[in-house]
Amino acid sequence: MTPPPAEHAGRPAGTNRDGKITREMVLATALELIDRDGPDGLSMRRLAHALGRDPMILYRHTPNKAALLDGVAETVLAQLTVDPTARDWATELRTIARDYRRLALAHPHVVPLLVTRPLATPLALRPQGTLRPLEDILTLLTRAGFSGPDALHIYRALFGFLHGHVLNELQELIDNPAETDDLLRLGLHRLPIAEFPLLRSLATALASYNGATELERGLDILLTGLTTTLTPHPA
Amino acid sequence: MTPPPAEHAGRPAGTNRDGKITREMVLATALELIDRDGPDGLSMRRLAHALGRDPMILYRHTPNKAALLDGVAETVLAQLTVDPTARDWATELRTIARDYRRLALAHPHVVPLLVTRPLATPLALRPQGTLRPLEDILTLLTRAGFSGPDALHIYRALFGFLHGHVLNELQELIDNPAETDDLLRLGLHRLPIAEFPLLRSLATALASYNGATELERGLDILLTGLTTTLTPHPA
DNA sequence: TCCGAACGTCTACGTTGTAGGTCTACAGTC
DNA sequence: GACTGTAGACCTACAACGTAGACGTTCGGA
Repeated sequence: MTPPPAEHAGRPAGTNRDGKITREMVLATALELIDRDGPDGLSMRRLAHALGRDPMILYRHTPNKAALLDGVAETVLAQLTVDPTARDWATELRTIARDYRRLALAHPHVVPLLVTRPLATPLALRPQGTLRPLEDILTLLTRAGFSGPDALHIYRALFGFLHGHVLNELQELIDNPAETDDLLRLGLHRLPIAEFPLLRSLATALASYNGATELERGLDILLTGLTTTLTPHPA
Repeated sequence: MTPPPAEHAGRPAGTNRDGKITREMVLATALELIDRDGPDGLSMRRLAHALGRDPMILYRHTPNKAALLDGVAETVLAQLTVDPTARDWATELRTIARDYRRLALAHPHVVPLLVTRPLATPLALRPQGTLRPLEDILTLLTRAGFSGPDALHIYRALFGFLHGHVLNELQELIDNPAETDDLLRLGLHRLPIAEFPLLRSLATALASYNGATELERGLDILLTGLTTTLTPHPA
């Protein structure tokens, strides 16, 4: 993901030798652990063990565990690249949305961090990698002729929707045992029929959830809604 | 939520005396602790202490801590009542959205649980209090003439949007020190101007976030988008 | 050559979730 | 009344956790 330090061979022998730990390495293996075992599977001790080091070195690269989690969320989010010079803002937003969804599916266990970690940190104190996409989207939209506040509004609407969608989609992914009967597969048979008739009857509809098309449908709604509500006034 | 044992006065003296603990009491004080200290402020020991009991009694009412958190999320979500017989489905959805927002603002520390706990549990194994609003909304929409899958789609769109919006709004609420200068208040002065010009220039716009109107605007977009995309065919 | 900083390691403390055992009080059966 | 099963409450104990503090080593720059 993030490139390793450019040169590693021509070092003054001793620095950055095999035993040297970098922040990138820490974050990368932390991400691996979370991807494999979920957020609760990550402990400082386990992470250190995975690195083959003493647990305490970690605190040379992060003030505490919370900051480390922020770092992981940041490295994932930093993979979201925005082209602020795109000609058509709407299709660029679509691309961003698809990329975001792709990232979320690639790291489902990180999604809780992505959506909740910001709650713990005021906006401007967040790592700059997290703010990069925001700034880029703002330039994209102002270049397209939107006012600053409108651009902000669009950004909020987009990411609000994206967060919601991704959370939705991951819920559906939780259970995919190869069970044939939808009712059984979803465990809906547990529900009393008298109280949850519709939910039970919609088993197949629930089981055949398609995140990609759901995303596109949502984007259709959102973008048409946005274009009818707000109009860019050309520069 | 689940009714307490019907009679409590005419007991054979000794049962259910002052010292008796119910699941509702556990969940209620757990909610209090979370509201006050955040999710990390809740430990089994602290909760027991708040109840004036031994920590281990808690395991008479919940299999483990995760289930207890689910219970807290459930009690909050169960306060969301839906009227499946409402005449106008769109305005009913609006009401639901406003109620949800109100709940979220009343218990901001529970919101992370509300949006992420479902990820840990397959849909049908979730407590029925959580599924009640879903079923009710489905009946509301099918009564309005929507097909089952369309109703499901609308439900997903609504709650996806709601989750996203609430997360957005809570982010803005994090920091409200009584600082006069917006730039300073948001800590944006920390950002290099060259790299984040727009973000810095939008300080006042960022500072004057209004969740209620933002919600209404989002609902406008969503509902108009939904009505143009899907049409109920009358029963 | 010396110094300060960074890096790595070790030990230790208080807290966490919860398994296991024990002791008590009561309900139901003879 | 005696016996038994069952549920509740309490205690102890354990492994794992995050991280403070101290100590040694290594290294770039003065």
